[in-house]
Amino acid sequence: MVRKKKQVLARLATGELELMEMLWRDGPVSLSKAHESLGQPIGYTTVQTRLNRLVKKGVVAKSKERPAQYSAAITRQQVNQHDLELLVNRVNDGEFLPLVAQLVGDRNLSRIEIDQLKAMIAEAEKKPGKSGKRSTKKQGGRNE
Amino acid sequence: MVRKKKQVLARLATGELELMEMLWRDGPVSLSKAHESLGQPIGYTTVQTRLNRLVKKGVVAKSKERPAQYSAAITRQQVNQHDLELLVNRVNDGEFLPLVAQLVGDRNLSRIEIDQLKAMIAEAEKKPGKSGKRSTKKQGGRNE
DNA sequence: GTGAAGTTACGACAGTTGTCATAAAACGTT
DNA sequence: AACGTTTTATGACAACTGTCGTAACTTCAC
Repeated sequence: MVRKKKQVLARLATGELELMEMLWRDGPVSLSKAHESLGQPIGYTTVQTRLNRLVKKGVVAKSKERPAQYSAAITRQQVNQHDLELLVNRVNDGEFLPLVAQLVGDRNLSRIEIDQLKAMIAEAEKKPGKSGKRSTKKQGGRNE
Repeated sequence: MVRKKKQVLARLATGELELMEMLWRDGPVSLSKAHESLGQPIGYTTVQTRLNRLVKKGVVAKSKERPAQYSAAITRQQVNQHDLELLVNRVNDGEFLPLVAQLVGDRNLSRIEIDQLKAMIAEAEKKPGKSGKRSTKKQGGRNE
């Protein structure tokens, strides 16, 4: 077989996330713009190299125009979902409640947040729901 | 001062997590045990090198006994919390509700899970609660 | 058309992580 | 003590990521 080239993403490194963050925040930007936005004491060509590598990875898009515009090719949501799935699957054996517990338990929620949480659950309650059985975890199925 | 050596952890790589997972699962193990447990077609000394690097990082402990026993020096919870915080802070500007929404929205919950979620919230409701609001993050008012 | 300024392409080097091969040590068994 | 097995210690090499320096290419204002 031809060995797929790592599918989509394989968990971006912290530094790469840093760039994605910048792109999500400041929309399409030229290299110089990106350099500024990052603010940090980092070399101009360093940003260039890093962005280009992300382009090669397919997570950042680079326009053809002259001062090329770089923009995120994946959304925050996708990254969240991906990372979260990884966390749930690798470190929690498919169980996600521990993660929610961690999130909820580690901070003092405001009335508003609690209400939103409740709303979320109420919403989930409406859905079909997988009655008793298990299988939330790894059900053979490879991809997704 | 002597510059702390990277504080504690800086987000373990996927492959490193793989080893931690094994240690959490199969308790303290000797190198050969570890090699077996991983099962994967991976060299013996590869496991050795990787484990030793984790020891140097301080996330794995190595006993003095003869067939040295390796064991996790940090808990699943710590890793979860750490990764989750990073996710919440870097990619979500401090907001954690989106993550919960993602988790809850992406799967069909069972009656039991929903009840546990409710219990969690009820529990959170009892806590002091930061009545007012703010301070959960830096609401500098980014977009999104 | 020229030259300065802005943009882009490359190549390099270092640190980290995955993967091993070798070799030295320590052990267990005759 | 000598040999085979198990455990350890090292050293290497490659891919990936962070960081740049140079050089070539474009664009713009004379």
